[in-house]
Amino acid sequence: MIDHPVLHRMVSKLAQRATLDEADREALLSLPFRIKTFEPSSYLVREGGPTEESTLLLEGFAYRQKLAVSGDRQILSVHVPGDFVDLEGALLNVADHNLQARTRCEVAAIPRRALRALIDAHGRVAHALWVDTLIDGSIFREWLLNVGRRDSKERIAHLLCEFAKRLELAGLGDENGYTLPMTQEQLADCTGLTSVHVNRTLKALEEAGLIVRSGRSVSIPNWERLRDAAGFSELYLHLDQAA
Amino acid sequence: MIDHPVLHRMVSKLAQRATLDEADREALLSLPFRIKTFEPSSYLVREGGPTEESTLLLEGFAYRQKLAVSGDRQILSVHVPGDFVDLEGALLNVADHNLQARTRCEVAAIPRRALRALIDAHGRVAHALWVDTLIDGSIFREWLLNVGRRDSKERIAHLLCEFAKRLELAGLGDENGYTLPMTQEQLADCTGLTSVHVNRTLKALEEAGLIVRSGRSVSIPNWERLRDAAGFSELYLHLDQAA
DNA sequence: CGAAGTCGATGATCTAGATTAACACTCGGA
DNA sequence: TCCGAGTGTTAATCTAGATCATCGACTTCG
Repeated sequence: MIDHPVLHRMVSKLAQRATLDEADREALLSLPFRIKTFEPSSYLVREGGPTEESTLLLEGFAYRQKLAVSGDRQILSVHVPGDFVDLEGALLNVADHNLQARTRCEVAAIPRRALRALIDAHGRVAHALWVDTLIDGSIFREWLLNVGRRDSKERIAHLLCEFAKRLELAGLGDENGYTLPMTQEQLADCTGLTSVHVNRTLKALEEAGLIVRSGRSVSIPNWERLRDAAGFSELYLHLDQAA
Repeated sequence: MIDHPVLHRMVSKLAQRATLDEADREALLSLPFRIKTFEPSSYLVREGGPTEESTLLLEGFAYRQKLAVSGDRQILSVHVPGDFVDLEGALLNVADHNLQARTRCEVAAIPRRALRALIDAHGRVAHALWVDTLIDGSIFREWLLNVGRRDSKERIAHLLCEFAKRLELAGLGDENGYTLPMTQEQLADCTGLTSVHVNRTLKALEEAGLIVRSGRSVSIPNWERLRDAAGFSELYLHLDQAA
């Protein structure tokens, strides 16, 4: 077993979601896995395909996406190191969406069978993982509101707020700023806009003093102002979710 | 315990999602609950509120929704009799969205504590319920694609296809047609459109021969044509999901 | 080094869908 | 019986964001 720091971060994240005893932690840390590397834009999982493994993202960014028949892409969620991605794969028979690497990704791929055995034997671990998928679901719902009922400035600002919070949790930034893990085209695919309009909207947010950009780094001079412009409330992230 | 037919339908639905033995079924059927009735448009759960109970929808339609700061509403999912709604309530500490009655609803309200005890004691039942929430998640993802990347005709057609499939499962219609459980304004809130545009779009679908309307009944003269116009694939409903 | 690909920026123009405003129909209640 | 609220329908107009096109900065790779 490789002793990667992200593994321990994952275990302590799960321990916040249900009470885990020493045996539970031990079982999690002794899950069999293979380390795999994916190149940028390669597919970790394809829609319609069987799902043999779930993956713990160790390094890099990945996202879930689906394609419309027109070829337009909708990004469904963005994942950061420490995220247990494609947990659905352990329980559902076919993948209903694609999982794609944003950057070069290093992952621990866990066989479906082993994960199922862990779930069956350790009710509290199953509970924690379930809560994890429920929080994912809550984020999908917020994105649905974002895409369905917010205008472009609110949408982009909301996405930037969410990234700030989640990257902070992953130890990759804070409320004052971070480096965007996405191109403008990918931001467009997150928000249902075009890349041209994302470009204009970022410019407008900057001109309004809500963000300062430098390359792909974003800094947030006044968190409250950006939060209010976005209509952002962190409730949906369920950050409180302890046992 | 009241012996409602929907209870049995719910148990057999869950039995498709994980292997349940007699004790599991027994435990499900002997969950304590109170029958409650909600008037149209009343709230079953409010965003930000604590969640004391989960509800099994016995009769009527309900939907989940969130409001933007502008007051615009986004409907997140629509629920039919037999759906276990607000299962999140048993595991998450606060509700991240509203749950609202579309019609007069009769529900079985199950105390959080009892559901937690069931989950802890019956791993297979927990598994089945988990799969249920994962399928909900898959539907949210499809809706995100729908709202983010399909045009209005595709959006409405897709929604009509999903209703056809799900109402059929609930024994309330079939591929040939059904009675819409929603007003045009609510269809608009499902799809991120305005009610005026939904009206025009329904008219356009009818003129294209994809649907025939009479009041709130929709009939589908040719399922394949509507399905193709919507870019609908039932994969995301995970209808196959047996043990 | 030069070629090719990716990404961001920006102007000109277009259009899907929003907005606003009527009006008609239904149905339950006073 | 009439009233009024909630719906559905339709027309006129407006606009947020899409589309199309160009250009420059960077990176990567023969």
